[in-house]
Amino acid sequence: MLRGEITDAIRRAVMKELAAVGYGRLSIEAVARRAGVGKTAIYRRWSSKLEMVLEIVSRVAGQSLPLPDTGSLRGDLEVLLRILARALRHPLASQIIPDLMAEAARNPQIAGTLEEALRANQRDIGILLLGRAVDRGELPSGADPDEAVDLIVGPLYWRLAVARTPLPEAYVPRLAAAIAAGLGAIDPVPSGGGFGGAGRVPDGLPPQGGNTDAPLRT
Amino acid sequence: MLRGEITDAIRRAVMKELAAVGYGRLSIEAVARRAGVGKTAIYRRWSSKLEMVLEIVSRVAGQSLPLPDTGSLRGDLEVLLRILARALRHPLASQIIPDLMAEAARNPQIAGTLEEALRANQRDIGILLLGRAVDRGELPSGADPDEAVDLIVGPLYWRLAVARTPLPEAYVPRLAAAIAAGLGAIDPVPSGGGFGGAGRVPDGLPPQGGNTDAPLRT
DNA sequence: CTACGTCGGGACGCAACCGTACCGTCGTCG
DNA sequence: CGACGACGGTACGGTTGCGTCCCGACGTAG
Repeated sequence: MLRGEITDAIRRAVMKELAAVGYGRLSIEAVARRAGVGKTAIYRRWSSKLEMVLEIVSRVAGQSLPLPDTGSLRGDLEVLLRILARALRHPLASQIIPDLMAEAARNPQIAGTLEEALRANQRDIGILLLGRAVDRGELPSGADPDEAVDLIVGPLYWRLAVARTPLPEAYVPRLAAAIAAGLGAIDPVPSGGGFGGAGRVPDGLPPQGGNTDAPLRT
Repeated sequence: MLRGEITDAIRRAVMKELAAVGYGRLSIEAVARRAGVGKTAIYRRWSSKLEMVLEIVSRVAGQSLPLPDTGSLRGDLEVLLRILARALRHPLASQIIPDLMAEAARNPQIAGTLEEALRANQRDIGILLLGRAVDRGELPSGADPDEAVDLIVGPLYWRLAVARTPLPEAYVPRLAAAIAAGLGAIDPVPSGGGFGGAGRVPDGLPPQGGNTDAPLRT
């Protein structure tokens, strides 16, 4: 007989607190304070910070979204990118997502939840999008959906969630065009065709600079 | 007359601790413990956790790297992507970089340092790479280097630092090919030419699902 | 060889949280 | 309308980290 309004208040407080200080510094006391709630009310609902965050995040992130068929790969991409851009520009999401992604690198439970709630979804979308394009004859079949998702999601995620650079007006259409072209150029996954163009690079990796324990370059 | 060996031990400990618990949870005591050092030795060198991390990280991440001219855009991209992939697969870097990127969203000082140490560098590389390609006649001039960097760095960063999916053998060459194609398809930045292809999408954004405060989708 | 400064270690008071327990209050179900 | 249960609040002992200070040991520069 827990009161739902209070559960909701706690959930909202967790999201705000996550955005403000990140998962690592999130404290139950701060959540209770922000929600105007006793710690008791929180412990009555979840047994730990991890469980609480997992439940709340997966509930928020867990629905699938319909992707309309615009009739062209480029149009589909543009729609998808706009949805992504909208989500990644939301002030809460743009703080919480990168934070949890980083935390997932050290916490298997978080990694699993995000994998389930976000990336599985993306993968489905990627497959759907590729399938349509193949049906239309816009792409050859056989491309790896994972690689496609990297190509689609990566640039926008980098721009908005990592570099945090503002988006110019025509950015999304241009990016959609570039991605569409890129998708068309991925060799089919069986790695059959050579890639021996003029600039084939010898595998002796270029010098890193001489320091061995300083790989912090992006 | 601070002993350099000890400074180095502290630096290494900070990196390991950063990777293990993240910036948010990083504590001076833990660093001292891990380095086998008194807290005194740390406070003698830096006045705060933030200052310490900034100094150490920017020193590690701050050098520029030479990018050999392979003779083709695709070859240059492949070299660059290999360097990136190597860096992002380093166990310390792959934990620390996303963590600091997320932290940068809340801490302007960290954001500034990363901007300076990493992204400025990337931007230069992007400009160099684009410039060469334009000189070779592989690309039209006028592309926005920021967008190019997004396209180059985004997918690999997403793959390695966010999704954390292993890299298949031929991934890098395929990605290089896709990016090269994508770069060729970006409309020049003055937004002159129309992008009115078949699938132009109307700007009424597609339905998000009906919930207003749940933007946690990626 | 002496003297100075850094070393690791330990102790300090203070603050924040942890997770639990116990209040008296209030709303709601039966 | 009575009883049950969730509520906010407070307090608890315990843990962790802060930033500072002092110690005796060591090593290096002069």
